Amino acid sequence: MPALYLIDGNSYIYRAFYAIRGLSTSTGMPTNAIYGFTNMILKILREKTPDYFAVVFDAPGPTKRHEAYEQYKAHRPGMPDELKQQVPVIKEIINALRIRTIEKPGYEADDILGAIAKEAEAEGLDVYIVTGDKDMCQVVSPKIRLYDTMKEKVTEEKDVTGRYGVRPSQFPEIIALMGDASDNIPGAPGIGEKTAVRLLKEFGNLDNLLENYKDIKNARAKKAVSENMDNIKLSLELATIYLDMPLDISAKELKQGKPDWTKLLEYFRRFEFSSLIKLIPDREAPTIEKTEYITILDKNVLNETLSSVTNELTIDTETTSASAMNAGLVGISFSLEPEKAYYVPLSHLYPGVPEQLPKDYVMEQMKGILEDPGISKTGHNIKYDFIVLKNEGINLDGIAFDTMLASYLLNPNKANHNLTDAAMDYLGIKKLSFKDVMGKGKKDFSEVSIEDAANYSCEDSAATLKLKKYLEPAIEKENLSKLFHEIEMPLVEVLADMETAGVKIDLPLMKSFSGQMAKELASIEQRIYFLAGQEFNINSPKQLQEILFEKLGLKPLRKTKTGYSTNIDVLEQLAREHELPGEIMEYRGLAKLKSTYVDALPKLVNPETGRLHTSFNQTITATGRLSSSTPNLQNIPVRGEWGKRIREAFIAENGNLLLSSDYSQIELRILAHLSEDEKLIEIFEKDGDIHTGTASELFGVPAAEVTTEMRRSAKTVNFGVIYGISPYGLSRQLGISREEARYYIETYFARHSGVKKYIDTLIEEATGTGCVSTIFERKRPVPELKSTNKNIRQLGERLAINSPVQGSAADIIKVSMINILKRLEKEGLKSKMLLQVHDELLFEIPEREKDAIERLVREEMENAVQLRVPLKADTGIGKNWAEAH
DNA sequence: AGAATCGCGTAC
DNA sequence: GACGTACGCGATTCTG
Repeated sequence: MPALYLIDGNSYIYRAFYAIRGLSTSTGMPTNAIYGFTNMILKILREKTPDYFAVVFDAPGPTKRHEAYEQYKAHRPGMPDELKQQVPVIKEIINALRIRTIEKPGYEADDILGAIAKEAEAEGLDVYIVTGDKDMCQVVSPKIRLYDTMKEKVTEEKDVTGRYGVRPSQFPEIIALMGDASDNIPGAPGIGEKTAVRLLKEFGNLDNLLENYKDIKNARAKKAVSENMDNIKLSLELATIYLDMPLDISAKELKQGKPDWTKLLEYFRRFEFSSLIKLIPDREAPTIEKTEYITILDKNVLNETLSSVTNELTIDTETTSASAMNAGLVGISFSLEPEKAYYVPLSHLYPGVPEQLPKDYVMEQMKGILEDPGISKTGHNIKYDFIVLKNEGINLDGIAFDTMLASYLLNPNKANHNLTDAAMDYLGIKKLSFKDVMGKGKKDFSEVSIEDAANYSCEDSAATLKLKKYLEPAIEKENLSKLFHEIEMPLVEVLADMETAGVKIDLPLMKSFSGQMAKELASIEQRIYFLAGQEFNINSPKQLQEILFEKLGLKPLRKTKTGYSTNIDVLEQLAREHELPGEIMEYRGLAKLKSTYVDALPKLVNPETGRLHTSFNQTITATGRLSSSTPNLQNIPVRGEWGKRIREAFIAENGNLLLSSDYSQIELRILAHLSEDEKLIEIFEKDGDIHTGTASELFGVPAAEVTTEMRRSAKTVNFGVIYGISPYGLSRQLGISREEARYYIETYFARHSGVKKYIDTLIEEATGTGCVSTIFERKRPVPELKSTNKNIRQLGERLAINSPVQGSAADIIKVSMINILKRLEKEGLKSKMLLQVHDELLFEIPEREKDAIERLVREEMENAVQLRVPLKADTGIGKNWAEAH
């Protein structure tokens, strides 16, 4: 039997609005109701495939009920502005879904729903009224049901009788007696649902009850009915749904059409509903025209194509590994105009006929173009292609546009900037997936057929070119050009050079560490088993919990999602009660360093170069920092005995030294710059000790009398300020009471009114714009600020404080990296930049360049940008990283 | 069996 | 849940 789905539009708009909080686009337009509503409709379309479909809205203006009763729904607050602006969009989307919307002046949605439902029933349709409003119970019949999408619940006739004990049509009579606070329907005060139902059962129906009210046994109920006759009659009128309204539409006209997916895609992109974009049927999403993918297997075709290159090309390499330094080149694709791309297979294992051109020949032919700085190159994550080509003896030049970086600058909060997601999010293009192309059982890309590879690679190049055409104006429009062209793009080559250089590791030393650590661990392990009275897996927090809190009966101090916490803070407390926690801490510390560094790093040494090559990720962090992975060389231990030893294993090549240079207090200097706080500026201008200065203020003693302990607390406060301090966080960090922490914070802000004022203004502005930015105009949207959840909003405030500071520091060190590399090249120096650790740069330098480099690096770091306070860099030199740092 | 998640801990 | 940004280990739980 064909089914009609009728949506109670208003009811669902409100439900979506209140059920989903804090959803908005990166520019701050609220989209929660749009998202929730659209999602609900899509769900019905997907799961129920209705034959007939309509969404019904209340028309603006008064209705008969308002005429009958002035107070009707009078207490309801107007629609919130944030919701109001979403309503027209919702209607547009319904329209694009090819679903009819119905509203009729003078009638409420309920009346229209009821009337259409009855009409459809008469035509033999199964009707589902999609609503969360119980008032609609009264129209339920064998063919008419209610459906609540959020609770996945269908209400049939027997459910109504079961729940209320009366026929659906009598439902308004219950309301007439008990009233309805949500609609401001009065009823008879003192009569609730229980009494109403009992009375109706006793008297059969409301008319009979009102006529014979004198027979009501319960005195209280009798009084309530007799005194509220008029109210009850009025309430019945208000609660009854009028089924007899004139309909100028028949149910059969509500046939569900074929949704306009192209239009919906536009909406979903505009409102950043990436999860909904994925729901658009495959065939419906526009794909790239494949006919113009050309596989080059012929010298003449290659040369003709290359000679048609003018001043621009988009490039993509296919290789055997996701890690650039381990990747062998399998093929190259490039695109010169949209909808057209070329693939040159080079090292496919199963070449077929005709054979692929010899790699050496192709590289020789392409070298001139690839190394021509006058020909602009675009790529998606072009650092990768740069490194791969460099390892093939080609120095890619003219790198002009990286679409991955552009996507990142436009919204650094985005989870993923890979080509597949970017093509979908910005262009609505569904790309072939790498997984499908690779298929099962293939060792690497070289085993993919040339035909599949060509399709895949050409699609990548073509998509990248299209992305560039979309993203380039967007970067311009968002005022990100300078940051993009003068910092992020030039940084690509700097990072590529650092990754290719790699860092040398003392493998025998690491090996000996591993042995020593194993011995120490074994001995601690035995002590632990003895103290615990049994053997168990110390690395398992779960088993450890059982030992500590059940077997030994120690007091659990903190919970995690799944049980009791055994982290270091807890263990430190427990160590006062028992010997075991202290041993656990020792074991954990050692085991962590062994597994994460001492054992893991040697495995990642590149067999070709004998060095460790990290990947610097330029599009990961929300603030603009770099991140480092496989291995992460930005979290190599530095504290403690073993931390120091591990850094001793990072060494320089024979005849070379390591030079480390780090910014002194760069984030606090940036805070001084941004806030123009007089006291902070003064300290930095005099090159004073900032933590001692703060300690002197907080504890009210002269700087000379500040103790180590005072300075330590002051340091925590200083960092706390940058992180968006709270009494709770500070109290935990310092192990003091919240009152004490509050006092520190208040004192700090009293002495640093500039900082206080800066933070207040910043949060006010950020709440307005939904966005914060760095000194180089790097933006970070902070949608958390608009949340109605206080915790999330406070998180937003901390993000708003921290991001400009952390992000500006990232900008500054990026600038200095670019300038340093420029000078190294210009001055013909052999020294190499190896690592960046947020405020530190590590170089490997020939001994004789020692003094020149030390001066050069400090100069460039300190003069990367002019702030209101001086920047300071400290350098150190040694045979290993521990000595240099 | 492999993927995803959790708890924890390293860096700045 | 409660000061910011990351990455990655081992154990456990989920999923197909």
